[in-house]
Amino acid sequence: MQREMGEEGEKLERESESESESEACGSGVTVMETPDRNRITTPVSKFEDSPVFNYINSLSPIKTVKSIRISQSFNSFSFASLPSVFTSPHVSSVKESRFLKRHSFSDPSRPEFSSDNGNKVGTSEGVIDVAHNPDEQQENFDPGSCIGEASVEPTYECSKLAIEVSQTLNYECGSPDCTTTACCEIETKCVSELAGTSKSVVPYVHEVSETIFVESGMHLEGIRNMEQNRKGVGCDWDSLIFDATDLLTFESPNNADAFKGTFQHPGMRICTSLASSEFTHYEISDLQNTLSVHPVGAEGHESENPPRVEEEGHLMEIKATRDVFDGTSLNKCVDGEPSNQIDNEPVSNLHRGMRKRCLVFEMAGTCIKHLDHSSHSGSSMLSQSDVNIESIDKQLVPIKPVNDSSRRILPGIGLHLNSLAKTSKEYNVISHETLASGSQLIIDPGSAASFHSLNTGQEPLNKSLAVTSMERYNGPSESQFQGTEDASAGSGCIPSEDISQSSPRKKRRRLEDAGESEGCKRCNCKKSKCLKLYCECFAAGVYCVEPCSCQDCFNKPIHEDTVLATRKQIESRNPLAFAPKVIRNSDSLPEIGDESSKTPASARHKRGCNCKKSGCLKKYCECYQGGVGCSINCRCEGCKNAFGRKDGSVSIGAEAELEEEETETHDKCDADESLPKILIQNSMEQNPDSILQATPLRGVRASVQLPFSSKNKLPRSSFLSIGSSSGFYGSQRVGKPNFLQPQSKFEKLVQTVEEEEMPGILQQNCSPISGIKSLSPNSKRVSSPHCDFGLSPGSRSNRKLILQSIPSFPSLTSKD
DNA sequence: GAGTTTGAAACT
DNA sequence: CAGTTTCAAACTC
Repeated sequence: MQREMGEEGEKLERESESESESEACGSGVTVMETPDRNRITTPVSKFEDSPVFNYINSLSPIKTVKSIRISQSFNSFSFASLPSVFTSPHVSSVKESRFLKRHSFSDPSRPEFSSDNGNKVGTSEGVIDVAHNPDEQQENFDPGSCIGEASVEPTYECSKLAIEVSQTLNYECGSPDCTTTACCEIETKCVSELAGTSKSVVPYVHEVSETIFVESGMHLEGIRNMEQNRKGVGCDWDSLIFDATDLLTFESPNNADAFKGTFQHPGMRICTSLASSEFTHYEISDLQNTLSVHPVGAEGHESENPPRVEEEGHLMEIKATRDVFDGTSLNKCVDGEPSNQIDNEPVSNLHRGMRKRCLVFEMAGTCIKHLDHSSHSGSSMLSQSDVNIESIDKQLVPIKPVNDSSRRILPGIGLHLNSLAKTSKEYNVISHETLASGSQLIIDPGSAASFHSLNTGQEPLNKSLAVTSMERYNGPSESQFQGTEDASAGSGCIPSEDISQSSPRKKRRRLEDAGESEGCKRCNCKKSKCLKLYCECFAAGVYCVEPCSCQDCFNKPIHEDTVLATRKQIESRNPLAFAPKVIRNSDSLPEIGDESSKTPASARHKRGCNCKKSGCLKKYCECYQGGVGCSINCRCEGCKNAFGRKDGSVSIGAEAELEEEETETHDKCDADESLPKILIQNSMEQNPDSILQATPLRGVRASVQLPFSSKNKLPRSSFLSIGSSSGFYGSQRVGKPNFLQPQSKFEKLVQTVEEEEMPGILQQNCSPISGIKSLSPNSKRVSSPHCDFGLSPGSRSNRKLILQSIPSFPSLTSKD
């Protein structure tokens, strides 16, 4: 299946390329008529039954081909098996390349539109090339400039995505209406806000924000344009849509869930998950397309050109859609708020939309903060909150611009990761809000991952980091999720540097968080200088941060070289030293099917524990701490691990008991956060070479509510399936051992053990490749992180928090 | 917050 | 590889 997906992806890529080329040569409308496009559309029928599809249909009286297309694209990627992307480097790479290609093609098309809207286009271009061609920005009206700044500034690594966004913006700007001052202002404002948000957030978030922005901008524009001029957009909306599609492409299948939820609520289209946002983006784009896109000549003369005959269908669609817009339906859809509020407040809407997006991304970290502010404030407060956010963001903005991409990563990443590591408290707040709003906290790892996949190089790392932050999201309050130490470790805490810069308010907050939240990993090393695995921060691949109480700490960006060298040394001694300790294989992706899907999901400590006195019932036990059961690899004595005993006795008879025990434990833990967390470290350690190198931020832990607890219950673990993210250090993993081999070796064994322990349901849901452990109990066990591939992707069903694969686990040696 | 326990990491 | 030491987190009071 994966292979199929990969092929499909390639195929689509090719198609998109052709389309892009077509677009470049002619009007966007023309493109739609290309056979390729039709081809793409065809598969949609399969998904007509999907909630999304239905919802889309309900939005517009007319079932448009486009909507179908949307469904198609969404379904094809989301439902099908995005996970494959994560599991398979190949796929990801393909997608990535595709994404890039898309851009490359898209860009050329712009000039067409620029003819009349030179400035606008230039603006867009400026956005894209801001760094490179300042000239391009020229007199571009503010919006463009702002956009450019917003996009570019934070983007050390998301340039591509930024480009994408820029393109989208470009399209917006391309519309005559955009020229309107009001529109520009609004956009600018929006951009600024987003920019601020982006800054504070990891690239990943940034990306999201941008997407949102685009979306919002489109939305806004659409609304305004509706009244002012229906005709007018000379942009290649088709292209835009495609871009959106691309974004969707990267989304994980998990998104499907999010979407379902989202779309099932008429008012909440945009709000929910990241994935949703993207989807929304697409959808909106589509709507826009329907609304305002008129066939335009290649020259890009837009407004006055009457629709072509063949475009009648479109025109009709536009009308219908327009009604929707007029009725504020769109707004409703976007904001999920009553129309009355929205109607007269495009800006507010925009903000709201963004706000919700933030909510969606709350996990992403910084956004949460923003949400924090904005959420409370409500629409009326938006402006204020915006200001706050902006300022905050700026303060948080860590990163120092770096020339050398590889180089900058380290510090930058560290900072990001750290900053991401918001305290669980904040997350909680946000989460509640989000939940309240009706959206589910569905972190789609896939989305994240998908996003990440788009980027190359360091970006993955950042993404992973972002994911981590998201993971952190799990606050104690969230029964479902629990922050994991590892996660926190992985993400690290807000760097002191950042803190120092932040406003008093922020600082205060952070300090509080630091003290209270488990989210941030804080070490207390006194002698190790935080350069040994004793140090949790170091072990997690993150820099120590202010909250740490370490002494003589060398695990800081300023000692990057030392850190890297040390890490390298340690790795030379034990290549898996920084690999996730717990390998979780969770969700299976039936469709994706690899053999792995056959095996039950499970997680195990890669080396096993060696407990003598704790009975594996305390956090001294790494297995217990990681929320996983002991396994054959463990040399523990008197194992009583609630998550699974060494002898596997947990399976049946003990199961009930265990369940009970676990329940208590969990409850307790939930309450006091003491509960062990599952380290979901995934896959990251895959092939170093693979683009998607997994980075195991070992820190990702899921709540302990393990699958074992109940057969009938949806395994919580599924929620937890969080792809591990990589550590801060090093974006790329080089020279990582190949875990695959070990995996195959032990796979059966592991399966057996896990199966015994896992309830049937879990087994089904879990991904096969379970943590693989070395056979010899005595020897150091090395599990193949690789196994985690199957990890979250599948998380379809009720999984709430799913972090997907994040590029490989951080290796300090990456530079090498 | 200090002291103890514990087991991983590091060392021999 | 086994034994010992070092270390810092987890735990207890």
